[in-house]
Amino acid sequence: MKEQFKLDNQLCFRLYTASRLLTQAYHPLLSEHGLTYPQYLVLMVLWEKDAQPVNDIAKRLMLETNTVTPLLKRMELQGILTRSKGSADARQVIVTLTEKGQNLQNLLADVPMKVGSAVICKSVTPDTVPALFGMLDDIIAKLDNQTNRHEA
Amino acid sequence: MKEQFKLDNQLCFRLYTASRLLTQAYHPLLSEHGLTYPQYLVLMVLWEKDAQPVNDIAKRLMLETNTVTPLLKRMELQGILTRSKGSADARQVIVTLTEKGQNLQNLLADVPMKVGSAVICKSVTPDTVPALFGMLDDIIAKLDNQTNRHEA
DNA sequence: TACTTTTGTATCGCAAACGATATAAAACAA
DNA sequence: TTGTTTTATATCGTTTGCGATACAAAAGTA
Repeated sequence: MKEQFKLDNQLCFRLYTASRLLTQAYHPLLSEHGLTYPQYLVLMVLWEKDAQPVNDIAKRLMLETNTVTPLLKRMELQGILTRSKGSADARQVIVTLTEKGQNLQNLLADVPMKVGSAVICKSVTPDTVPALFGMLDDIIAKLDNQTNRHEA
Repeated sequence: MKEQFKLDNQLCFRLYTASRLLTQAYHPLLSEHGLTYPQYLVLMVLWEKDAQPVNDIAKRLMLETNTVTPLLKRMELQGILTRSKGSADARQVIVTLTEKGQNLQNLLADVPMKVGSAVICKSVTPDTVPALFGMLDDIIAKLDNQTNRHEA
């Protein structure tokens, strides 16, 4: 067996697993409100800045529009947001939170702390998180530059 | 906007994005051989130890069997592995690599290095990788213990 | 032995992801 | 203005990922 194929030497497998397990930790907290984790991400984007075109949301999340479009449609069906043709550019679809979408910010207020406390462990503490964030951000930036799909 | 909802403060979003982008980096190298990234993970598990029951593969990858079963079926259709009833325990399905599955290890020999070099960046170097691995492993262990689905 | 519980896999349904492609509107060029 | 290219979004098909559930074989129990 070649050393480089050992699962324990794989960064990608670790990221993949950590991402899945952490997303699963959100599940009970979000499904209570009929939400999935990617939908929660969309909410965070719109809470930061409401009334954005589909493309801006996709770029912020580094996703393709063909992933985001159906996701937004499902959220529209749930009455969380509205999708309306842009007035300046008729190609754009502007996504705007409804009252319900705004209110979810209050209903979900304790989610970040609950999940956060579930991740604190020996090597991951308020002290070391900045270093971890830095490494992940560097990896993301490096990989994103190589494909260049999410430039401003 | 509540500070804890800012996308830039989210660990999960970083893991999710880094995982997706790194997996995308594998894509051209794997699709050349008709493989996906999760299928590549299964191969690494079987290269380490051939002829394993479905459950052991799933546990090693920290996935559920309902994810792994269809994945294995697709790989069987491609002639990469075989699925056969266990002799000791008739409930088990033993997964074994074919000649083709074995040979893929040689055909994919340069994949880890190619992807590895795509990730090296300022804060992620051979020096800092162990620290990163340690943090991710701790997170994974912490989250896994809380749900306890992948115990030996 | 007969009954119950546990275990190993699988089926079903739904929500992502994403490559490939389509379509209409806008921008640009001739 | 007419024709071409680019841009914003959407549709389609395939593979994951997972909750809920089903089912048969094995293990445990009375």
